[in-house]
Amino acid sequence: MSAHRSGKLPSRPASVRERIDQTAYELFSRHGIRAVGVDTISARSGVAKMTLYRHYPSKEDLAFAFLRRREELWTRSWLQQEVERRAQAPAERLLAVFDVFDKWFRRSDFEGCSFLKVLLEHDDRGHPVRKAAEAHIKTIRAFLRRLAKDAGVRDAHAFARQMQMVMMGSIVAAYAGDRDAARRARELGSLLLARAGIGTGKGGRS
Amino acid sequence: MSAHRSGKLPSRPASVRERIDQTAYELFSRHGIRAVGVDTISARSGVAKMTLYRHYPSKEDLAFAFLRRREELWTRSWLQQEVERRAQAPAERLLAVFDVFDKWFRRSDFEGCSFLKVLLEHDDRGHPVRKAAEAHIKTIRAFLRRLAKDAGVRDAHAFARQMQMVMMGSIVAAYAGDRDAARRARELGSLLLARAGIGTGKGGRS
DNA sequence: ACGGGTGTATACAGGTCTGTATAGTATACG
DNA sequence: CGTATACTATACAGACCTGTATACACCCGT
Repeated sequence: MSAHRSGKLPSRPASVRERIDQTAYELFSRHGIRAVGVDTISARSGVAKMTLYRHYPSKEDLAFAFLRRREELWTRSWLQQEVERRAQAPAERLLAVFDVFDKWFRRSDFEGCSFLKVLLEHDDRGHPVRKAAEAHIKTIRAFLRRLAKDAGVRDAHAFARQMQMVMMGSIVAAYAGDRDAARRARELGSLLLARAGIGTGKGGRS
Repeated sequence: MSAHRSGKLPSRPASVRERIDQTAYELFSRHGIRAVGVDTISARSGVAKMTLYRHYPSKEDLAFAFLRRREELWTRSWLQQEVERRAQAPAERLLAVFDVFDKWFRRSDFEGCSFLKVLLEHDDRGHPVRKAAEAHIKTIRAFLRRLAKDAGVRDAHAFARQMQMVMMGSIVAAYAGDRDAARRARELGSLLLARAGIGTGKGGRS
């Protein structure tokens, strides 16, 4: 509010704000929002609770910040970057999603998808945090729709919906213990592409 | 424990046990296990808390009973019955799953899948309640595998895994607001069947 | 008639949670 | 120096949670 805010230097030795955000991200993404208390975030970040509450007036605000960060780190910097790095052609990028997922699912610290966890842990359809999670899911779908359009898929909207359905299904399947969920999902993606008349040169069959 | 148990008369005016089970089922399936307190179940069922704790020594036991009931009412008496009622041929029964889901998703009181909710709300991989939920998911998969085998699918195991992946994806998609999730999922199911060389006479294309 | 099992009502112990109150420290800037 | 600002430390209010303790009522078989 004063003067020196939002300008340049990000405060070299990890600003208090950053420590809060990092810690909240780690704990929320691993255990969900409900399961993590503000005291825990305070303790683990080394930031006093009062300070924490000055930066985020309520736990809900902390949740919003977490979801924003998740979109930035997971959706944009990780999923999209990796997909675009692994393939050039849009159709192949759509399939590359599952190659990225495969590495993800096999990580020993695989903790599931935070957006799905947050979505499912709020049963109230109108809860702002749930709606925020839905919005982030929609952002991912927009990415898929873009790829589908570029690949020449006729009904990119429906395609993206089905693609995301397979993605979410694979995440849940992996969470339930199927280590090969991504490979199976890739086959489904191939079938979708084939039906749309898009060839990738590297189909889903063995 | 005494003598008159587990024999015949189900105690006409709804036994205490039944009132507990029914109430726990309603509340747990709608809001999840974590979100519902024992006091709430006691109040809503009209059964004193002490009585409740005599029937179920801990909330965890109540959770197990709930999951058992969910399998009985949802999986067996509803999903399987409906599927078998709607089609005769195994291949068509596999697709009928999504017709049943369609009606489910469009119910105004659609509350998502309890097995998935319980699965996702326990991050500890070894938690007994989570493992119970995983077991119930496996039961559903066994049903799918049976249908696939009867339909002549070569690798019924992999097929059932993919089928269930689509089912779970559609449930999450519906939960996230896609009213047409079941219709989209049905198309994916059709593609899977077609690839397996199984024709249904009523394909997934328009 | 009496004792045991079953259910009720209420209170409470001990824990967790969010959010606040209060007092003190440190640093930067006039 | 003096003062504002950021941060710390601790305590606490008030709510909710699981599980138990206690005292009471009812019914049923012997």
